[in-house]
Amino acid sequence: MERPDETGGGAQAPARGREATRERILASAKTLFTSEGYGAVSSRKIASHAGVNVALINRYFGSKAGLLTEILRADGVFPRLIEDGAPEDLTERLAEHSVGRLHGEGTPLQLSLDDSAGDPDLQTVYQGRLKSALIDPLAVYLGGPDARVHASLVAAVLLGVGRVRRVEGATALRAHDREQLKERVLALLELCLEDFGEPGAEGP
Amino acid sequence: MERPDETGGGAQAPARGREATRERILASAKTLFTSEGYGAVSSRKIASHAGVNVALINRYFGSKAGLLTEILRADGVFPRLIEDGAPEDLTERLAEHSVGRLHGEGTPLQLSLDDSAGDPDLQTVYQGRLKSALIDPLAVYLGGPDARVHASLVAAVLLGVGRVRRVEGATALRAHDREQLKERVLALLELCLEDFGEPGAEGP
DNA sequence: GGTATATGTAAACGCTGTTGACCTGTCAAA
DNA sequence: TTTGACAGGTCAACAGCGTTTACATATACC
Repeated sequence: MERPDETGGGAQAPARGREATRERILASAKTLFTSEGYGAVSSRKIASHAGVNVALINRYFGSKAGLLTEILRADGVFPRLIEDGAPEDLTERLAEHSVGRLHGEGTPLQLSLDDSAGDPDLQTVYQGRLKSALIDPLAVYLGGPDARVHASLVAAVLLGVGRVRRVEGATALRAHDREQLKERVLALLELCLEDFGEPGAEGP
Repeated sequence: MERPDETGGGAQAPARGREATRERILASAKTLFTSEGYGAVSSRKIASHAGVNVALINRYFGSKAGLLTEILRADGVFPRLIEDGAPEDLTERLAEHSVGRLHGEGTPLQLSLDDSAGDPDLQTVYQGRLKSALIDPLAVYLGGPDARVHASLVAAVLLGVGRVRRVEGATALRAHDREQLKERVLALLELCLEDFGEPGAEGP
């Protein structure tokens, strides 16, 4: 439908209920997702917490997954690790981020959603954002013919570390010397970025 | 208790009995999971396909996830890549397997379940088997004080490649020269296994 | 035969995300 | 003022899920 924002002559107080309700749903969902994860929080629970009717979630966000998408967009779970910072420090930043996550660093929402990472909704949303927030910009940043391959490999290492953290609690990784581990991840990332086509250039 | 089925007589009856029922459920579930994935197949659908009451799934397998676990145990989705083969070829085998999966190699059930990898049930089951079929034996195989760290890193690379394949279809990875990609994955795995130096004494 | 015990059945339970029909209050036009 | 449109909100229901409970039936042993 048409946005009712322009009813009559420049009424700047349109649909006060709409925005307020949206915000309340968003706030409640974020709170609950943070404290309980995604799958464990039902639509009715969010609505109840927000003091709002269940149907309004679907009215305003289309679906529960749509609500999650909106939260992630606003919250920026995926930090702009690529664009923000000096180019030569890119792998350094990524490695630090990756190892940091091993040690439980990140926003509460990030950490909570990590535990829900198996949920199909979350998976779908994450996949979209991973591609648009990590692989794609990284490929653009790297440039060159094999940029997407390099970017995919980097993403693989980062995702893999994250996954192992969830699979086995990463007890071994977390117990290891942090700086040493970071150096190793950094080396892996840089190996991912090495040019192809140099025969015999593989590691000594 | 046991009832001989092979009594020669016409056995066109729906084959009641514990073992027969179990087998029919397993066969139907495997067929359906293979063709439609895990999440898309409901308990009732399996039961209907097997010509069996829904409750029997829970009676014999505890839950839908239990049924999946049983199928995976029987089917061996996780190949014995570690134990089977020469020790010095381990990383080679793992790299080949990883790149092979990129190119759609694997059993139909494997490929189908890959698409359902987001499901919480599958995640849980996979995690258990990943630890017991990859990380743990690899750590044992490697030995040494940092064995679990090395094993976790190897698992991270392997899982990461698999994940990227699902996230973005791995179009870039699949389009790249297969042998070259395999060499790179191999190099990554071997880097994962390289000894750490003394903590804090990281050299250039 | 009688009876304990497997095995199979039917119907519900509680839950999920989602939807359609129905109010309600506001506001512009007549 | 009356009217009517309509965004915003409510309510109950829908169809599906995995699972469980109470019951019926077939089998095996004493």
